[in-house]
Amino acid sequence: MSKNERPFSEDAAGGKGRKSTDKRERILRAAIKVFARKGFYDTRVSEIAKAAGVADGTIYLYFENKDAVLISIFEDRITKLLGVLRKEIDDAPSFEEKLRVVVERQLGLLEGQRDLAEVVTVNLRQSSKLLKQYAAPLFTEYLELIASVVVLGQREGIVDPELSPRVVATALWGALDGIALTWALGDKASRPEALRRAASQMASVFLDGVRARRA
Amino acid sequence: MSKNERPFSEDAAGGKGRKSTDKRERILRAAIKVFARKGFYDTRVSEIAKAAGVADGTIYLYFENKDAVLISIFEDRITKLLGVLRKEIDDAPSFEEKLRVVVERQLGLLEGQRDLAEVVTVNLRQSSKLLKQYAAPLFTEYLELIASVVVLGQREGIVDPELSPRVVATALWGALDGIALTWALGDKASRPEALRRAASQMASVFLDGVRARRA
Amino acid sequence: MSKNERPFSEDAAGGKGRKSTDKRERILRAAIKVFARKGFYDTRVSEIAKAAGVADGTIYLYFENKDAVLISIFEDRITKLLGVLRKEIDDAPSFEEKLRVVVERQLGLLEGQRDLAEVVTVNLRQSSKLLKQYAAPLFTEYLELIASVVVLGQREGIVDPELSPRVVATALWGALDGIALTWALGDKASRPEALRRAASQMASVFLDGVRARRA
Amino acid sequence: MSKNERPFSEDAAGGKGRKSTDKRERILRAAIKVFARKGFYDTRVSEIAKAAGVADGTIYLYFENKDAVLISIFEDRITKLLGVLRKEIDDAPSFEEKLRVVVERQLGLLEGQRDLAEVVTVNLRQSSKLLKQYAAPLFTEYLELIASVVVLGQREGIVDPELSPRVVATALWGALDGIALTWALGDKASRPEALRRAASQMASVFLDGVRARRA
DNA sequence: AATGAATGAGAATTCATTCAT
DNA sequence: CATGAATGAATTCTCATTCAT
Repeated sequence: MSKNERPFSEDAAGGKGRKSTDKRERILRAAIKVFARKGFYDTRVSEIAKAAGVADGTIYLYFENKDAVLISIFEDRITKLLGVLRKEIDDAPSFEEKLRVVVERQLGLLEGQRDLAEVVTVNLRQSSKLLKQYAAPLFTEYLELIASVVVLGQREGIVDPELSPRVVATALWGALDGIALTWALGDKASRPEALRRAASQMASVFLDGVRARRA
Repeated sequence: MSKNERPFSEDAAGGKGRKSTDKRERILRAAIKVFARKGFYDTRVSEIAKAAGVADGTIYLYFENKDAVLISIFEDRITKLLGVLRKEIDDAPSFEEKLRVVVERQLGLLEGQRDLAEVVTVNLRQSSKLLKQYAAPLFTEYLELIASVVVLGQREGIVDPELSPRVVATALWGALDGIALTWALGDKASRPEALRRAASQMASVFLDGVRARRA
Repeated sequence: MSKNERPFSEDAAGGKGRKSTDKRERILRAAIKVFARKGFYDTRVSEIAKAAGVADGTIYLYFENKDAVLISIFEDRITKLLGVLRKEIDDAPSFEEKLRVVVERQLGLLEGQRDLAEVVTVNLRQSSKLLKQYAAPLFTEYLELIASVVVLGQREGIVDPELSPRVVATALWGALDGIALTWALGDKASRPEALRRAASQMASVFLDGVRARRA
Repeated sequence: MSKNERPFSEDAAGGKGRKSTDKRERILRAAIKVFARKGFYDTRVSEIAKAAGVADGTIYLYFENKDAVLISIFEDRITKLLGVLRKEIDDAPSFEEKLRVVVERQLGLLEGQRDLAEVVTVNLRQSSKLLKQYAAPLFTEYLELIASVVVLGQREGIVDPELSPRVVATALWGALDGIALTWALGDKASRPEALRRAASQMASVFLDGVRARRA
């Protein structure tokens, strides 16, 4: 049924996208969708398989086990996200711009890939084991990226040098994650504009909040 | 709430009809401890029972099922927390003070009851079902409490009237939750002072960040 | 609640009916009622206790275990029933009369004590173990009583001497039990007259059926 | 009965899509054996599995739950029995012959498949729920088949028109079931001839018993 | 004697994972 | 490579029974 729906290449891009990569991708995509809807623990491997249009056993040709599927989502997606973010931050001309990139990217993620967002905000915390062992390093990397922006702001004299960049980064991430969570849990009908507005307000609050105390 | 209903001795007076309350408490306390260490899904009912020093079946005399144990932790503890918070916010003389109460209380919770904190920050999100059905209302109540503080700040002309109190509340909660999470997941050896410092910085950042734009 | 509802003597009759006997009786009566409604295996000991207005543990003061309650119902009630039947058969003047006594008594049992009837027809067969170990002897006794009536009929030259009294007895019991079963399972609204008519027809069929072949 | 339904090779032809049917059959056969020996409630699903030579979980690939196994035995076997019976009754030339077919078939069932007989006579009544919900319709169908034979006898003027066909059918079934029960419970060593003799006597008793009263 | 809270052995069922085809 | 039937370990929950009060 959903077997032959993409008769041609996945996205042509790359060129290393062989059949097998296709299937791996398909499984990941299906998993994101199902995890988002039902949560990691309430999702059956067979459900992922069905959603991906493959047999149960096929999952195990691409992933060691169910845990590995969730882990791979993080590793794949978040790594990709980090790359994009890193580049955009680099390209942004000023501290203010860089911070806005962070805010808008993290929240913007939602609009395009709501399922992934839910997986990241909710499922991320489902298994302490997974969280601590696998997600933590990537999470740390993400925080450090934001922290580096803060450090930059401090070097430019914009950000209060007394503030711990790591604390600020964590707080910013947490604030955005919180907004994402309430949005994801809340009325799904609420327009995306709400998110945009929230993003903008967040950026302002943090920009003003971290500003070097003049006095 | 149910904390001070027995203002006197724990198990002295009466000795009848009390035991059951004790046991329920014991089970909840044990559950918090085990959930914190292993996560909700990796915790066996028998482990809670053993930690509580009761038989497996006894759990079911006090809770309908394993889910209900987690739910009860939220209902009991968070309700209690809300009560305390509400009172302290009331007592705080100014907007600044009220905001600091929120920050310090939410983070202060950690120092005393790290396990509960981990359950709240991590386990809270373990089951979409639980999260959406049971935790959401209490969570909303919590957010609204913070939002009411923001509204107050706006009335006093301290907080930028353009900001959405709900967004600010969510962001503040998220920021604090994020800090708590990294602390809970991070090196457990890190001194509590780190938390206090983070709390203080957060309060400043938000206080400055939400301040009415003078222009 | 249902504790003190019978402040005086049970039925005064007997005189050996001490308190303890009262309670045993009450439990048996309750058990018959509940077994009839839900079946032996779907009945909880606590349900019997509640129906009897006693505590769960009290059941065990009068019966060794749940099985013993069911067994006791048979031993008590069926023994009593056998006694009555034996006497009435004795009193009946002719073979025909005796046979009618059997038919009417076995079916008549239903009208007065439908619950007991359901326990006997349905629950009797619920546990192979019980059935084989405990009910079988009484059942055999019952069959032998009927068989003795058949033997009498044969001695009087009314019943075909070729027929096995045991087979006839078994068949008669089975026929009546079958009628009882369909009645018990069928529309409960069906008037008791239906049973009476069936009883009468059965008596005729068997009386004619077993008659000595004249030829 | 279900023995020779695949007149050719057991597992040769095809080799595909068969296995599952085989396994279902195997489980049912095993269940009949175990239920007969220990009763429905005293049988563990794992015992059925072991007897069938499959894993516990495999049972659940073919049946929704333990109840469904018992239900399926009835539905499968009794449906098959009804088919055979219907045909043979049709083929029998006279009322007398038809009645003998009923008697011999119902009892004959025993000789070949004693276990099935015990399941039908004893286990049939184990769960009121099962009995009332699932077995009742098939049972009713069975009774109606017999009743139709009686009606035929009445049309031919052989059977007393005063008799209720349904009552007669129920009685006949009950009588046969009773004989089967005592045989199944009784000394297993008793030769099958005993059953044949009983069958023959039953047929005579009923044939004479229901005969139109001449006079 | 009576109670009913507590017990814990036991059972049905699920579902991640395997492996013969 | 892919399949999906089969596996069986693992887990929640039930409920007959006990025993301190």
